[in-house]
Parts: sequence; structure tokens; C-alpha cells
Amino acid sequence: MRKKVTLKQIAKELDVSISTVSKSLKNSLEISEDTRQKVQAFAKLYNYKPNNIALSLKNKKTKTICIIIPEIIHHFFATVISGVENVANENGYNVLVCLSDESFDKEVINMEMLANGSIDGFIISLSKETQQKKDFHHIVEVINQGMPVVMFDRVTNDILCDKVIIDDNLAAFDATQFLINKGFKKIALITTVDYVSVGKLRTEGYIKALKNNDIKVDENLILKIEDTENFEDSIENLLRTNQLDAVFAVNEIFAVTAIKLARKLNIKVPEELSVIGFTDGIISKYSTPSISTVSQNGRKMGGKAAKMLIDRVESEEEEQEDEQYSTEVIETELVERESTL
Amino acid sequence: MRKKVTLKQIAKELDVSISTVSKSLKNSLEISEDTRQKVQAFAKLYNYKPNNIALSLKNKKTKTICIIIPEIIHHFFATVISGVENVANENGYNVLVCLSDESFDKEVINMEMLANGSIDGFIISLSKETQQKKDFHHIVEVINQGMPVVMFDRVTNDILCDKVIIDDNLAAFDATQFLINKGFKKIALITTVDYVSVGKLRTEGYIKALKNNDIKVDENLILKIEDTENFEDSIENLLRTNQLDAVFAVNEIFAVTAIKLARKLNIKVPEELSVIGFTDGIISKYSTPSISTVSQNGRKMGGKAAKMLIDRVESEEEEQEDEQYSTEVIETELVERESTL
DNA sequence: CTGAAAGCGCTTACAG
DNA sequence: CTGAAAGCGCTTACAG
Repeated sequence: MRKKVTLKQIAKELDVSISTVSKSLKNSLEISEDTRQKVQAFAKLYNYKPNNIALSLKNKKTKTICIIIPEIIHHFFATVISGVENVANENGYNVLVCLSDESFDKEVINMEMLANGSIDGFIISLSKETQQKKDFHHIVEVINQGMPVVMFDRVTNDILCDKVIIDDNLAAFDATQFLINKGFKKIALITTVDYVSVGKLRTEGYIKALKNNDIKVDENLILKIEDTENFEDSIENLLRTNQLDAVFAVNEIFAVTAIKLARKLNIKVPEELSVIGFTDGIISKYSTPSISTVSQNGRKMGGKAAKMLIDRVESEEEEQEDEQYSTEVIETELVERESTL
Repeated sequence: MRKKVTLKQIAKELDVSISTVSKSLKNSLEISEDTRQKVQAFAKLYNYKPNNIALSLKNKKTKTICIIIPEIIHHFFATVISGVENVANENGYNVLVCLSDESFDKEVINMEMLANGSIDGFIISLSKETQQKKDFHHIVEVINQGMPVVMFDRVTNDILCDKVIIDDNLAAFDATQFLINKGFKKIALITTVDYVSVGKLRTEGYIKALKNNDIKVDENLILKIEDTENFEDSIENLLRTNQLDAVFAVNEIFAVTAIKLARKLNIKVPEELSVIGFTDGIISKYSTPSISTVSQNGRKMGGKAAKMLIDRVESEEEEQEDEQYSTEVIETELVERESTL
């Protein structure tokens, strides 16, 4: 059980001062070739590594960033983490992952807990509850303290900071237009309740596309799902009571469930019903039929968010008060698979 | 831009010493009621929070643990993280997530980077490359330094430490036996190469079950897949050239792919071919037909691993040299769905 | 070329 | 009841 060796111990062993050891290890020209070599050899032998915590305290920088997401189980968020991790590592940063579990309180606790020097900045996608409450004081506070925050995906206009999003409205518009181009008229939308920012935007895109093509918007064809558990009945009902041409779902769970229920009702996909999903996850790829979808490229979003955050952290030294925040829009892509004709 | 306030600043404002402020905030009885109240009120007003980094340096404890996983994209690992996070948070710990991307080097770099005081302990599942190389020096070193390590899922007997696993052998045995009980004889196995510890164990369980039932083990029915990309051809070939009764796959990707290819070859699942997978992920649940599978309960594994690690971290104060490591076996469960008759 | 001192933000044993 | 001092492990401006 060889414990970590410190500068102090090396100094003692070698009978020099701590300063000398420190400088030697940094190859400072102040120190004689001789001493430097001696110290370095010794340090190597004992596998000396500077204590990160001490460095953090000294530098007021921890080289750690935190990403707060609502749920890690969602493939999209896992993808984002992977992008963040990648870019962070490339820049010598570590990534702390916090889960809000869609809870406002957990989000607040996590932020407050870490805003005390533990990390250099946050990347966050809002929890549902936070979006519903519209209470963002915890985020504002952190920003006011001078800690940079980058929001992604589920963002809000009420906060000024860097953001990484996709154009949800446009992506939904395109997906809907794609279905319309196929000649479909009765296109249903399975979406979330409006307080989920991305759900709302996607709903708007869908409506815009219909209007643009002079298709009447039928409220009966718009299903807004609140509960993430028991939504099968409402989808089944939607499919049963309407002779649909196509379904546009704002996530892949809704899409795959629609397909499963269609099969149950003996509606053939894609022959009798085309389905498009959102978020290019593992389900869309492996389900039968595989699902056409709007691909969000979470890895890219994560990478971009990490880059923006790190740039902000490292430029803050210059303490410019003319904060210029930017919003990066990551392009989406319509991936055609078997579920659309 | 109100910067974080420190004890020093409070002391100055209130014209008392830093010690007095510190003690007042800790409600020390040493300090007069009067001073205490004054300090606490002031601290509250300025929203004082102790600097975590300084505390870590002082206490030699960071209240942060790190989990290193091969891939976050695998649903199973995301599940484990969620379990770790949950238990860690309950105990006041934060979770750093590192991805090895199945690379030995990344694993080593991550560990070395964090072993310098940044965290209190590791939870790790070995990368493929590490398992192949059988080089565990980085892990041994960390343990020798006195930092606790808990391994899970992909573990090795070459290292003495706490472990959380499932009984892969038994689970595979049970799954195979389940198929045999249905009256199936020609049961194929789609598994990984042997150096992946869990793949090997599952293969052994499969073979044991066959032998136990006096079914001859046919090497042609055992497909060991190395490449995670291009394995479709070999599976298709397996299905085409053998009149199979059932397939047991060691993960859900293999299982769902087998089903997809069976459909392509006009083999009906489950009527003509039963399929069982491993790892109860989102694919098994949503694919059509939904897939019967051995459920691993990653959340539970993660929670258990976190608990063991934290216990170890917090008991280390007592510095007992009689290290007694334990291996926790999490029970698995056979989830029956549509892919088996 | 080497080292003592101050400091990052905190805690706590000790003195007064 | 209050505060100066030492210390966690490091860096760096300054003195010699």
C-alpha cells in the first residue's frame, strides 16, 4: 500500500526545498541541470503525480465540466454525453454527469452542490418539471456568479447564455412536408404536451407544413401525450377512429408504439400507414419495419456544447463584460427507412 | 456578476477572524450566540457556500466517485450509470463518468488522470481491449495506492477487489434449459469471442445445458462474433444452412438481428424459430416480435457497486489491513415475451 | 541557483 | 469567547 507521494516528501528525501522540487519538475531554467535531473529521476521512481485538488484550489479551475440531463436512459441523451465526453477529454477536461430525473428539485440541488468550485461550467438540458414551472432562478444564479452555462435541446428564451439546439420547428416541418409530398393528406401527429419546449416547436412545424399545403389542421389528429407511461390507449384510439395515411411522432417511443398498435389493428406499415419518428436511436434502427426518422445527431450537439463551454471557461480569464452569447443550430437529417413508403 | 464570497471576505466585513466565521457557521458552541447569529445572517445574505475544492484538499476526500465504462451507448451501461448515480447522490457523492471506448489506452489514461486526488474511488467494467491484453497494471496500481475499486460485469479474476456480477454461466444455462424444456433440440448460440469474459461464461452455460440434457454440442451451431460491425452475413449463413429450432444470443443486438434475418429468409419467429436474448434493453421490449431475454438489472448492479465502493471509501478511515473483498452476484430473470413459443 | 514566504479556501488544536 | 497558527498540496514572486 504505497501511498501517493507529495512534493514535500520528495523535498525531504532529497534534502532540498519544496520550491526547488516544484520548479525542477516543471523544468524551470532557474534550477541547475543537476538538481533537475536528480529530482526528476526520483519523482519518476516514486511515480509522482501532482495532486489535482491542490492544483484546482490554486488555479481556481478544476478542468471538470458537468452535464445535467433529464434521463440517461434516453438514447439521445446518452449520445450527447458521448459527444461531450469526447470533446472534453480532447481538451483535458473531465465530465461529471448528473441526472435530474425530470425533477426540478434534483436539478436545483445538483447545480447548487456543484456551483461551489467543484466544476468550471455546466451543460444542461432542462427537466420537464423545470420547463413547466418556468422557474430558472438556479441557472440564473450560477450564471451571475460568473460560471458559464450552455443549454442544449430543451432550452428556454428566458435565459441568456450559449445554446445548442436543432431547428425543431423546421425539422418537423420537413418531416411533415416529406409525408405530404408522398401524397398523404390525413397525417396524425403524436407529440408531447406543450410545456416541453421541443414538443411544442415540433407541433408548430407540423401545423405550418399542413397549412402551407392547404391541408386543414384537424385537432383530432393531434395527440398530445403527457404521461410517459400509459399512452398506448390513446394512440390505439387515434389509429382506430381515423383512417390515417401517415403518422408523425416526436420521438421514437411514440413511433414504435404506433407501429406496434397498427399491427395489432391489422393496419400494415408502411403499405397502409407511413410512420416517421424523431431522434435517431437504436429503436428506429432495429425495429421491424425499421423507422424513418429525423436524426438529431446528439453526439454532434454534445461535442458542440462542450466546445462552447470550454471556450467560454478559458476565455473568461479576459473578463470581457460584453458577453456575446450565441445559439448554435445543429442540422438534422431525414433518415429514410422501411416505415415510410 | 456577484462572485462567490469566501470566509475571508465575511471575516473582513464583520471585522472578526476567519476562525470565528468558520466556527460560527458550524454552530460551534465556542462562539457567542450573538456573533454566531450575526455571522450566519451575513452568510445567508451573501449566499455563502463553502468551497468544495478547499474542503476536499483539507479532508483528503472529494465525495466524488468515477465510473469507467466501455460504451455509454449500450443501454445496459446507461442503466448501470443510473443506478450508480442514484445511490451516490443519496450518500452525498457525485459521479464522474468516463468512457474507455473499448480502448485499453483510454482506460489507462482516465485512471491515471483521476487517481491523483480527484476522486475517492473507481467503479469499472473492463474494455474489450483490456480483457484481450490481460494487462491490468493500471488497476492494480490504483488499488495499491489505497484507492478502492469495484469491478462490475466485465471483471477479471486476476485482480483482488470488490465485484458485482451476474452469474453469466447460470443465466445462460437457464435460458438454454428453458428452450430445451420447450422441446427444442437444434439450438444455436450467437456469442462473442472468448476473451470477452461474459461472452465466454455464457457460452459455457449454454454448453453445460446441452450436455446436461444429452444433446450433442454441434460446433457449427456456435457462432462467435468478433467484429461488432459486420456480423450479419455470418448470422444469415447460420440461419440458412441449419434447420434451427431456436437461437440463444448473448446480447440484444445479436438477437434482434437474428430475428430480422430470419424474417428475410422467411423463417417465422416464434412459430418456426424461437429466440432468446440477453440484457433487457429497449430493443427487446420494442422490437417486433418483442424479445424474450435474460434481464440483467443494470440499475441494481450499479446501485450495489456504488454502495460497496462508498462503504469501502468510508470505512478506510479505520485502515484495516485485513482486506476482505466480496463478490456480489445480482440475480437475473428470464423475461418471456413474444419471440419464444 | 536555491529557498522562504505568501497564498488558494478551508478547519481545528491551541493560546489567551 | 476570540483569534493566531499550522496545515491540506501546490505555485510563484521575491530575496539572497
